[in-house]
Amino acid sequence: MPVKDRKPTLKDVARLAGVSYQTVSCVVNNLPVVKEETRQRVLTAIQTLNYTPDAAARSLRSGQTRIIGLLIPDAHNPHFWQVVSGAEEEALANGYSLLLATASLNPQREALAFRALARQQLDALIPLFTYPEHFIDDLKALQAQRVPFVLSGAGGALWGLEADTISMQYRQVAAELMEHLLALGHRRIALICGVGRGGLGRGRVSAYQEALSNAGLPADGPLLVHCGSSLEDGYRAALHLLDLDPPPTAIIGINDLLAFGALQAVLGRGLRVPADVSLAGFDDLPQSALLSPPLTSGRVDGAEFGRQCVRLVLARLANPALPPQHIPLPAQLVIRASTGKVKATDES
Amino acid sequence: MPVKDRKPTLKDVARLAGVSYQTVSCVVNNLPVVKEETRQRVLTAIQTLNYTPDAAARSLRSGQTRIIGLLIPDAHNPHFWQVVSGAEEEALANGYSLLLATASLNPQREALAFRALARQQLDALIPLFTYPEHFIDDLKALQAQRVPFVLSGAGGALWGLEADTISMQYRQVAAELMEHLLALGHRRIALICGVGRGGLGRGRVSAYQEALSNAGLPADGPLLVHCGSSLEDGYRAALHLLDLDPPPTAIIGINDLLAFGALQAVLGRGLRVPADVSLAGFDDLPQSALLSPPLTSGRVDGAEFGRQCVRLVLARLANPALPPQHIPLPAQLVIRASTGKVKATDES
DNA sequence: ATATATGATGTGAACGTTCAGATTTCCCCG
DNA sequence: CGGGGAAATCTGAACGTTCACATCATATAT
Repeated sequence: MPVKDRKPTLKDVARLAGVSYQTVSCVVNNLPVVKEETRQRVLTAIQTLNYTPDAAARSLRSGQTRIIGLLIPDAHNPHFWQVVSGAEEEALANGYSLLLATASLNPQREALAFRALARQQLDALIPLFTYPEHFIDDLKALQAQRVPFVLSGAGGALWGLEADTISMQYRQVAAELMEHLLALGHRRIALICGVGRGGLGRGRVSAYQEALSNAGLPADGPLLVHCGSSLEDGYRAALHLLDLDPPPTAIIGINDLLAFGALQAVLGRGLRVPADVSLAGFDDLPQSALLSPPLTSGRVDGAEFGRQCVRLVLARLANPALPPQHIPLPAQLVIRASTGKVKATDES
Repeated sequence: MPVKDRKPTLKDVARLAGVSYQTVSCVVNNLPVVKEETRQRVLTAIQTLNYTPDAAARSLRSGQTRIIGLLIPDAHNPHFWQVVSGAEEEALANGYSLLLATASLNPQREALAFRALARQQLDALIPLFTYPEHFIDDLKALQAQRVPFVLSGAGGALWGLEADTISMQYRQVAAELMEHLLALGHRRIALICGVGRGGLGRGRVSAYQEALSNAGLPADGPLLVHCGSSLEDGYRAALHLLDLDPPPTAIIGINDLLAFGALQAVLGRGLRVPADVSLAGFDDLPQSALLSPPLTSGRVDGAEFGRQCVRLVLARLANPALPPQHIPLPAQLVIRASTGKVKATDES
């Protein structure tokens, strides 16, 4: 088998098939203008030369790359991998590929990763920002270049960007969770917040604080702790909380990963869940249902989120004149055994 | 701020700066031939027009895209996300981006995802195949087109492909793990294998079977179960194993995710770990150390694996004449509390 | 038999960039 | 004051495709 030295081009195929190279182009893009007989001839020529279209030339000419950029905030959190996974699935199904970047919840890194994406030729961009406010100018530049993008969270319109948006209803489900915990008699409810101080977890945090205020409880005490985004961070944050005097009777992780770390910390201290401490999270990761005890969580379907993001940009690609869309992705409180009545000694 | 209708090009910048567009090109690629004064003039012109080079045109001309393709076998397993994460980090640090595809352990899907990657213009490709033998022709085609790729596992040379390879030393650590379990008195050791029947987990499986044979134990009994790749699959497989008569005294998950599912199953049955059943996995995910009990695991650093893959292709990109490299990535048995002596009633 | 429509293929230019080489500009020195 | 040489800039062509359009053959109708 002779190893070609250079990548074969349309012209090589054309020469072999005895047609002009534009005819080959028609065959490749199967426009129905080519006679069946020549089509076959071209096709076999393509086979024997092992021809593949040059994507760079193609996208230079057509302006399309069939690549969608996706920026995720945090590589530690399985939730975002679900998002990626769903997005990738939907993209692949439509003949697109995903260019991935991760921001690690760090503003500098986020900027770096975003620009790495933006400098590629992308058909669309899905930037799941932690700090969207840093990127308004970049987004305007994208808009000027007619690159569709989806913003998550309510954002978008706020900054004068007419953009498609998608949001997970975390705020509502956070309110429900607080209601649930308050109804169980909890008064010292901690929140472990490990998603940076940007827009990412803001809905959940403010729902938490509002619920406390409405119940006449302090909303800015030591029970709201900030930490990193990994499991270990959640673990350490929970240990810290348990050392408080008095310790919280319920601990919420701002996502299941942190709640999971907190669970290990609580169990590691020899405390029982939920008898001594109630525990809850958000995202409802697959493993959350299988923990002992199974974790109460505010579920949002990450994969569905990813799929919807891709659908949104594909729809806009198909019809740029569409009015800005907003997709609210439902969240749902899944109550499991990790939350229970507050201990008798703690009541009233 | 006037919104330009078309993306500005080199020529637009040149016109504004009063130079030829090739001079602008020199400035953009900062070749040191341009006089400082004109350089500044061009630079401000770039700023005011908000010029960004067209990546497609660039790569058509230069043959480079600064994109590396990465195919991972399974989106369910956090281990591979660590790989992605490490690869992305290393790529970003070198000015490259990652094009991601996931195969879901399914041969058809793997082929689909691979071809989606391969049809893009990539500087290099890192296909973590489950079924490498299906892709020999594709890889040869890549090789003919001078696209570097890394194969994982010993493979490569076997199929006449002179390629860089990288392997995780799972086989050795699996042997160590078996030795450990046998030394603890276990004789009915189960393996939950949920990574397809391709090359992926082969080293671990055969180490398992060899160790059993060498110990005079049956290697092909009902204790080797195949299942899907998710946590739930591991959970169900473990339940099935516990229903056997007699049940195994030790259960190995071929990765920590499955072992984790198995742990939930064992605990859910009211059994104690390791008093009733010992449990172990591979990969040593971050959470494995925090489980109760902490999980014995054959550690391989996924992020490091990803980084090394990228380094390998970048090295080849820099010097295509390099002889084929092989990187063996060390694995290490981390013994934790989930494995212990077999129950007295089960001994001898 | 000639005009007219239709189907099939060929022509030329353009997309935005880079690269090799030609040309201009400028400065210094004989 | 003019020639030499380096530094700076420009010229032209190419990369592999697609698009709008021109051309050519074939078949149908008059």
